[in-house]
Amino acid sequence: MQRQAITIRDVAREAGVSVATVSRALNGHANVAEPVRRLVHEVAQRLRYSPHGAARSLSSRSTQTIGVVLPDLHGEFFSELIRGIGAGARARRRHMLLSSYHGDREQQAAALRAMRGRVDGLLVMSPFADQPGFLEENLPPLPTVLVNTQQAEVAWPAFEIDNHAGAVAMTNHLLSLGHRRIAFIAGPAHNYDARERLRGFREAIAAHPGAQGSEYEGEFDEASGHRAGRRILAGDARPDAVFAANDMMALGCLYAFAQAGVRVPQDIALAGFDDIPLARFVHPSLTTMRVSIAQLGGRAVERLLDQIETGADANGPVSASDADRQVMAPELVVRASCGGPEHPASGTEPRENTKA
Amino acid sequence: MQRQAITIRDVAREAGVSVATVSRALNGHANVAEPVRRLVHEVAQRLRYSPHGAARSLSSRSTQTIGVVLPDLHGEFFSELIRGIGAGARARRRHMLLSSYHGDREQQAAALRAMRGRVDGLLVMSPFADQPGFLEENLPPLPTVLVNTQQAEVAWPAFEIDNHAGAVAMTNHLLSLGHRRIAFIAGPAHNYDARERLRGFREAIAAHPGAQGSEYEGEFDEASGHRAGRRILAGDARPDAVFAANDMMALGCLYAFAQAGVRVPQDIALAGFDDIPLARFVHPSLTTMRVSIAQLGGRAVERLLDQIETGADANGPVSASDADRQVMAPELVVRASCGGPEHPASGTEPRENTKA
DNA sequence: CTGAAAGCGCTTACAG
DNA sequence: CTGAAAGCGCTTACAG
Repeated sequence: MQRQAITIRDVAREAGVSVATVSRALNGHANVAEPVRRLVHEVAQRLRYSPHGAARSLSSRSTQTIGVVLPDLHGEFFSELIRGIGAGARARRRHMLLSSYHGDREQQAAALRAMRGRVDGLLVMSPFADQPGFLEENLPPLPTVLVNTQQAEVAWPAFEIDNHAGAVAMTNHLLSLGHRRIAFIAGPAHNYDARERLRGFREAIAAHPGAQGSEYEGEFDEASGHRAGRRILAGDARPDAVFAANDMMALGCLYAFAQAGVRVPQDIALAGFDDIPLARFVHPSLTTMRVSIAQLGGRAVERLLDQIETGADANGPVSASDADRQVMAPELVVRASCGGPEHPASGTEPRENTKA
Repeated sequence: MQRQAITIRDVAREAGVSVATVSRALNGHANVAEPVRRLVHEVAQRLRYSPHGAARSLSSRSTQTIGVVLPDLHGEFFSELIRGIGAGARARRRHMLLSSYHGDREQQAAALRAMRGRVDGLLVMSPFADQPGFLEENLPPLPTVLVNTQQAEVAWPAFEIDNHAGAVAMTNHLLSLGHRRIAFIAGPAHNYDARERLRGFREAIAAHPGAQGSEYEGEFDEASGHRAGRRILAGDARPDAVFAANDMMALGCLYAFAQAGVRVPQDIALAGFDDIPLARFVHPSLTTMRVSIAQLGGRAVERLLDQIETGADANGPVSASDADRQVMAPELVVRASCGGPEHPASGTEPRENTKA
C-alpha cells in the first residue's frame, strides 16, 4: 500500500483557495483572513498534509537544520557532544543532520561538501583543520562554528575545552599536595586535546622550581594506561604522583598498581582527566578534571544559530577574531586517589534517569 | 565575505555544455562522452561546485538520508543506538537526520511529520506506538522500521532487545545457583523494556516449583536501586539473590548492601541487566545480561535501507507480519556478584580508543 | 486579503 | 551522446 503523498495543491483544491494562500495560512503569515486561515488549517489537518521539506528548503532558501560533522561517534565524548547539540537545536526548533566519517581526510572533505543545500549552518570537529586550506576548500558557503578543533589560523569561531589550563590546574594541585616527582601519561600525539594537556603539564612543571616531570606514552585507552603504569613501577625512581592525560588511562594505570600491590594514594597519588562516569566508582575513586562536553556542544550551537539568525552569516575565514575562540575551563574534582574523600555520596546522589 | 554559491549553471557555462550534461557527467551516467565527462569534472572541481541537496532531493525524489526519531538522547542506550545506526548509514552512504524530542506525544507527532521530504525512510523509537492510530496518523508515507517499540498491533517491521528472554535467562541462572528466594527490582511501569523484564522474571519464577519471588519498585536509576536495596534488607525474610531490572539500580543496591555491611555474593547474590561499562569495574563486578544496542541499531538500519532500495517501500501498516518482528537475545555475563570471576582481565583487555 | 506567475537548483524523460 | 524543456513542491515578490 503506497499512500499517495499529499501536496499543497491538494489542500488548495480541497479548500477552494490558491496554493499561495495555503502557504501563507500554514506559515502563519498575517495577511490571511481569519476564516480562510481556519479553513485551510482544518483541511490540511483532515488531509494529514505536511509540507515537503526539500521543496520548502529550496524555495525558502532555509532548511531549519544544522549540520554536524564529527570524526567519530564512538565513546562518551561524542555522545555527550551530540546530546548537548541536540538539546540546543531542539530548543531553537532546528533539525540536526549528523554526519560522521572515518578518520580519512577525503572522507571528511566529502562529508563537508555534501552539506550544501541540506543545512543552514555547520558545527564541525575536524582533525584536519590545522592543514592550511582544508576548511577553506571544503566548507560550503555557510556559517560555521568549530568545536574542539585546532585551526591553521583563527578564522572561524571556535569553542573548545581548555585542556591546557586544565592540565596546569591538575599539575599545580598535585604540586600543592607536596608531590614533586610527577609522571605524566600522555595521549596520542596526533590528538589535539592530548597535545594541549601535555603542554599544560610541561608548563606547570617548568614553572615550579624543584618539580620533576617524567613522561610516558599512551593511547587514551585503558590498555595503554596499564602498560604505562607497569613501566612507571619498573623505573628506578618511582614518582610521587601520576597524572594521566585521560581517565581511561588512569584506570588502566590504577589496575597495574593494584596488581603490583602498590597502594593509591598512600604509595603513589593518581589523577586523570575527563571525569567519566566510572571515575567516581572505582576504588579509590579518581581525582580528575571535569569537562562539560554537553555544555560545549550547547554553547557552540547557540553561537551558530545566533549567527544564522542575524543573517550576518559571514561564512568565509575573514570574520573571526581571537575573541571568537571561546575556551571552557574544566573543573578540578578531588577524590580519594589523591587523598580526597572516597566515593562521595554514591548510591544516594540521584543520577539521571537512564533508559533501560 | 559572502561567497556566492556555485550552481550547476555556472559549471555548465564554464564547461560550454548544457546543465543536463553536467548533471549526467557528475552523476556518473554512462551516456556522456569521455572527454566531456573529464572536462565537466575538471571544471566542477575548479569551481568547487557541490550540488544543492534540497534541489537534488526535490527533483530526484530521493534524499539519501534516513530519519531517526528517538524519545531522548540521554544515556548510554541512545548513544550506542545512534552509533550503530550511524555506522550502518555511513556504510551505505546515507546521511542521518536526528530528531529527538521530549516525552510529549504531540512533540513526537510533529517530529515524525516534519520528516516528510527530508528523508527516504524512518527509524523510530516511540513510547506512543502502543496507542492505536498514533503511527498511522503521524508517520509520513515512507518506509519505516521500529526500534525497541511496542506497537498496538504488529504493523511495521520492528527490531528489539528480547528483554523477556533475557530476564528469564537471568532468573534461571540464579535458580541454577541454588537461590530460591529472589527479589526483583523493577523498572518504571511505563517503560516497555521494564515491563518485559518483569514479565520474564515472573514467568521464570512461576515455572520453577519452590522458587519464591518478591518485587520492589524502581526507576532505572541508581537512587531508586539504593532505596530498594535498603527495603530489601529491612524486610524480615532476606532473599538469597537480588535481580535488578537494570545495572544502574543494581549498583545503587550494591552500595546499600555495602553500607549495611552485607557482603555480595557471600551474603546475597546480585545481578543486573544491560552490561553498562561500569558493571565490570565495580566491586564485586556485576553479573548481568549484555545487550548489544549498537548492533540493534545497525540491523534496523540495514533492514530499512533494504526496504528503501528494493523500492518495495510499502509504508502502510499492512505489510508487516510477525516474521518482521526481530528480537535480539541478550547474553548472560557471569561475574563476581554471583560468584563468578572478579574483574576479568580489566586493565589488560584492550578497550576501544576513546576520544580524550 | 488573494491569486497568477516566477523561481529555487536540480534530474529526467523526450527528441534528435 | 547531447540539449531544450518540463517538473519536483514549495515560497514570495508583484499586482490588484
